[in-house]
Amino acid sequence: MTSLQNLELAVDEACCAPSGQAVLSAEDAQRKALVFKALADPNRLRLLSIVKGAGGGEACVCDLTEPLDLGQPTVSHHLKILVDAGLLHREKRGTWAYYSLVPGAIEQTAGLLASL
Amino acid sequence: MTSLQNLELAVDEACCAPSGQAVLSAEDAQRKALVFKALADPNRLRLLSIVKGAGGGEACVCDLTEPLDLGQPTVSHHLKILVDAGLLHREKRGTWAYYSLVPGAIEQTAGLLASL
DNA sequence: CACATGGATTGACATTCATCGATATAGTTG
DNA sequence: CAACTATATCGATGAATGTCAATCCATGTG
Repeated sequence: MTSLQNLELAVDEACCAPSGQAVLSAEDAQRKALVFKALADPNRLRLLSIVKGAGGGEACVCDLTEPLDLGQPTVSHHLKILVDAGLLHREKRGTWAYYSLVPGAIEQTAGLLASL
Repeated sequence: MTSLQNLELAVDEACCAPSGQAVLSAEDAQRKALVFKALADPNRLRLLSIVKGAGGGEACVCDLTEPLDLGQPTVSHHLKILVDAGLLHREKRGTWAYYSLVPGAIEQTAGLLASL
């Protein structure tokens, strides 16, 4: 991570410019692309799907490793990308880390498409 | 291109399974990821934006090379990815190739998010 | 405190990707 | 047909990405 240190909640930031009919600026395109990059991996899409359908709307890493058939470090890595993109929320309780959908983030991302 | 020879119109194919509450299958995730991969590049987002805002809803490569500050082969490459993803339509008239948004494709892609 | 466990981080490696220069193809025009 | 123009394709190259094994950190529990 070089110049893009702390770009959490990319979903929020990706819709700051007035938007509308003008051509997407390079900067706005960059921000929006970050969100879609997070969605551009089959395993990450499945992670979102599993978390969405999980009981209580949250799941811990141990629940996610097996269905994806991936190692724990890899799952942890994907989850971090989804958190950085503003799509997932992470809450640590005791030894476990619980991940849940950020409310409205999916809809907001869909909105990014409409405001192209 | 190896085993993924002819997967044009990925947007259409990416929503075939019944979908709903079940966890995304690996195959569905793969298909949906292809569409988001096409959107996961700032220059491709700008291409969509420019085509969307262009007069007559279409633009040729020569209109797109300059605003992106990219070489013609690179722009052509990006356009092909967007066409393969089912987001853009290509029509060749004379020497020029005119690109336009596939009607409903953007909305359909937004729908992919809702049906995660 | 020693140990076990859930999870994050690091480093390495192979694959994919964005970009470019060079070239090929296909219309257009003289 | 020759020259020109608009695009597409090819080959190479450097950067980004997905994955894993190993390790580290924190929180429990005996």
